[in-house]
Amino acid sequence: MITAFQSRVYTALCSVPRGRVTTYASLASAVGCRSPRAVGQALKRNPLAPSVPCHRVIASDSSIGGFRGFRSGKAIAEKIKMLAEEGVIFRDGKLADAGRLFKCT
DNA sequence: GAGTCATTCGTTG
DNA sequence: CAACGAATGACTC
Repeated sequence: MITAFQSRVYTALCSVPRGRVTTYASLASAVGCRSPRAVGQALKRNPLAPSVPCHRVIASDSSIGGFRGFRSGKAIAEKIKMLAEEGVIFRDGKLADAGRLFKCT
């Protein structure tokens, strides 16, 4: 079930170029809500998982955040690996280059 | 500097 | 209708 809100989140997320990452706060702001939780939930329930680069979304603290409902574990390792392939390097579970952050305002 | 508490939006049961 | 969820921000210790 895809709602209008989710559509906005996916669109904003698609607006992020490869090799860049965005934060839940930025996405939330882009869709017009102040609760990154709603964004996280939309991504968690993402019906377009492979179509939506949900792995390009990280926490505002430059931390890896979560992936597929898991805030830690193998899923996170895979997320970091995927981002590394795109040029986004994570260090100790955090973004090594903050310059890769992309604000989709 | 690190840890904890309260806040907020949307979805699902 | 009520509870939960990929978080954030601010305050306190």
